[in-house]
Amino acid sequence: MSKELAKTYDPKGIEDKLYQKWLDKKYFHAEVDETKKPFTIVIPPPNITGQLHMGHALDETMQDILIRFKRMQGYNALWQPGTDHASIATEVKIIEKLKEEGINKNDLGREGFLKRAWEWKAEYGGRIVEQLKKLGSSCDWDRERFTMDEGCNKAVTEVFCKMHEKGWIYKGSRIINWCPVCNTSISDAEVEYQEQAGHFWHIKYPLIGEDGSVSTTEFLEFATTRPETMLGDTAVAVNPEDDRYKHLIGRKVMLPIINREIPIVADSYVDMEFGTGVVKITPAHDPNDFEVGKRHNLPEINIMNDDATINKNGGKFEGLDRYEARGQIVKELDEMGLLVRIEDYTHNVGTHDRCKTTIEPLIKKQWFVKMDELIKPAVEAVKSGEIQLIPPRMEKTYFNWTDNIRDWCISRQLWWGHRIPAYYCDECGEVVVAKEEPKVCPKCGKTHFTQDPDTLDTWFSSALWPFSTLGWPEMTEDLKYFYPTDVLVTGYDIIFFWVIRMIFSGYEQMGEKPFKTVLFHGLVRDSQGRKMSKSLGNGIDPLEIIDKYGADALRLTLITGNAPGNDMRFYYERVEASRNFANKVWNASRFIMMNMEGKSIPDTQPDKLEPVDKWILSKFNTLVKDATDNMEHFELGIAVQKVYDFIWDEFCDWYIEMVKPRLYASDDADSQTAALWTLKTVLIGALKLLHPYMPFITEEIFCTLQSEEESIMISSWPLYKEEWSFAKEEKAIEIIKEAVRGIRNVRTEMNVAPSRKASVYVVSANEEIRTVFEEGRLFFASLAYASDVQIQQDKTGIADDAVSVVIAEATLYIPFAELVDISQEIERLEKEKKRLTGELARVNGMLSNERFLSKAPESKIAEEKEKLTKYTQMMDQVETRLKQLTK
RNA sequence: GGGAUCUUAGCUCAGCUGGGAGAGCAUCUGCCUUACAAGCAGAGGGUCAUAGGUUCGAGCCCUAUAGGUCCCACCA
Repeated sequence: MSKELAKTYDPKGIEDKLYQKWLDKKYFHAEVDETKKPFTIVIPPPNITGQLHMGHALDETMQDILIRFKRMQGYNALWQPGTDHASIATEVKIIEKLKEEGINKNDLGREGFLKRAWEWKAEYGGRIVEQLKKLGSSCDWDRERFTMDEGCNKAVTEVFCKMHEKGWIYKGSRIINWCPVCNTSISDAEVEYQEQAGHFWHIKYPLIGEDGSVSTTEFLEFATTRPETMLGDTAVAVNPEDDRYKHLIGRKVMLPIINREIPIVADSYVDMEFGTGVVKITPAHDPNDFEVGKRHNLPEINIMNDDATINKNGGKFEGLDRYEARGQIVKELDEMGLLVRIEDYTHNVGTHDRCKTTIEPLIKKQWFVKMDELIKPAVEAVKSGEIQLIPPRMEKTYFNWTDNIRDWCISRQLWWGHRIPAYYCDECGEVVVAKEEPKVCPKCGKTHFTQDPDTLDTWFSSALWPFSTLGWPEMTEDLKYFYPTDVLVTGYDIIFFWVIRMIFSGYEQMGEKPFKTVLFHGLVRDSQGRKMSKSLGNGIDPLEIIDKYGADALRLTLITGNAPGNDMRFYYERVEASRNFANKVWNASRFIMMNMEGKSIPDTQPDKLEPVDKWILSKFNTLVKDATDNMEHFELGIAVQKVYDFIWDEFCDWYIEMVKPRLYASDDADSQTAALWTLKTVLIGALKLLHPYMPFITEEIFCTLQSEEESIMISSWPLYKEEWSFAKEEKAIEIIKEAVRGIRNVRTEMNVAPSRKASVYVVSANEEIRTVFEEGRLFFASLAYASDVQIQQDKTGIADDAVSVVIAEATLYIPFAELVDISQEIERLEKEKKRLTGELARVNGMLSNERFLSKAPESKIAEEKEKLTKYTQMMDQVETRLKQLTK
């Protein structure tokens, strides 16, 4: 049965071998099965341009843990995988690559470009998937999807047409965020504000007198951070309540350089407290000014081309870059004596989150999704708890966004993406939104159409991901069975981009939430707490970690000591600790297998279990309950910590040590059988609990222990067993552990090597305890390094449930209590007395509190009463002992 | 400007609905004890940011203050 196993666990080779086995056996595959309950997770689709990074590793690990856990619990677990076309990110990368080849995007033309893009996808789209597999991800790869595959395309078109018909998708001329480098509009969510040092230019425009002449003495002064936009000014605004300017409302100023007369309008948007209380209005280049312009019917003069150079409306500045124009305009104003002063000023500037270019607000015709109605069920769902966010504080972030939501600009001037299904009649310009190109124009009857050149925001398709991957718009069996999905695991950084949009899309298209729970995780940072980034070069490649320490170690590292939604730092030391744990598990298993060699282990529980066997079974039983409970509540870090502690501390450091004498030195066959059965049973149980976290090593050991053909990943999750609850034995073994600790301390005090054998006398007045020690003589001897163990009744007896242990070194026989210096013992007792005094006060306080007595559960009150008696007894003992010693 | 969050051992962090302060790493001591030195047995180390409050009882709840991180908005 057992093979020659290496002394240290080496994951190399093993992981790939096991993953291939799981694939071959189709363990990851899920089919509709009405006899089982479904449990579904859809993967946050990684970008096809992407390389696996720590963020993915954390995200995938959490999902895999949940899926494996539920699969073992008997659910029909589906983890739906796929990748995202990531329109702008991918397009940028392809353009970069083309540039290296000296090719311009426009030279290729749309068709040619898209051909290259699909080639790119074919080349790199699979890379990230292969990397996910390295982690052990148990995705159903047979169902792998892509946001631009046929089904997803259909879903996108369907939604667009449906929502357009409903009036919730519209084309409008509005001010949008324009990226002059990427040459596309972007949504509000893609704008990233960065603090930048800049200037405040104080400028004045001359007033125009009643007679139409330009005043040389009267001016309106204001400040601006963007003087070049003056080319597009169509008004100057003041607050209607502002006494300083009230009388000027309705009059005009002369826009210098351009020499355009523009009105002074009154608008409450102007803050009287700020600056001079005067604002220049450029409706075409500022979102607020745009609103003001609408209210006052001001003309919108666009002064910029798409690449942020000045257009013909800028007169002589035409062709200049926006910043060049700024310099020249300031210079000219200065020469005209209209520049009052320049002030240093730091302000937040909107930049494109991808390329960090400063956004240019422009008026453009774009497609929008109307949000006011759409968002309502999404708000309601989280408010009512229909969808649960973990941690709950994410709700605040969520509502902060939904409360201030604006219409979603969904058109992008890109080629890589879902093309907008809108067609324009070449003849009359009529717009037809349809799933397919119309044959005849409904307005003029002509037959030639041109499709809208724009594509959709990449998040438009991701928003449909939970149902488009299951077959929507067809009402497939998969969809009926697996939807709504159970958990969405993702980083808090895409709550606006993705989570909210999936929620409202789910309600709108499916009439049902897309998932029940959203489990957020944080960012994985470097050891100094910095974000891992390419520019800093501080990224840690998960694949390297896997190569060096194994996927199991990486997974364990990412899960332990981390609470939902919190960022974590990545330390190599922690991976090493995880690797060491894997080794511990490996060696414990090796020990068990070595001892099982050639012995037959019964399948069912032997009749005769020693107290220590019952103790570990009982401990394991509690662990099953606690860990399962934690996992049900998504407290993965806490759950795995408990499993870790159990295996290392209780199972390895205590149970295995306690069991050794029975295996090595006892001739009691029944006892040996019981020990081996317990070792195997608890080991397998613990491996199962550990499997979701460390799938490879647990499988390897499980298969070595059982048979190659079986798999831990489809075995059943351990259940709490009433018959494995042994309160008495638990207590008894705790006493032995206490005694052993005492002996070890004494030896340390005496500076005697623990490996030196000695005689040990256990003295107790308690019959039950003496029995425990008597039965456990062998393992007690082992732990205490005793050559001889004698159990005796205590004649004086300091306590009924206490034990005094007497050990002997060489010829020296010393009673346990007196090994320690008497003054130290007194000090200890006094400390104990103080503690008990406090405890008694606490318990008495509780038991005399009427509110506690009336509100607390019966069990709690009983427990406290029990404590009261116990503490009172202990107090008596301590006082008696103190009296004895101080005599 | 609005909001969230954090401040717990030397470091990094857990601590679930309030009921005797925890882990990993680091440090110190003693052990190559026949599963494991990637190990074993021990030890030291915390006024749980500060100040109040609620409570019989606060790391946990409330208020204020200080410092850090993040998100949203963006007053030209």
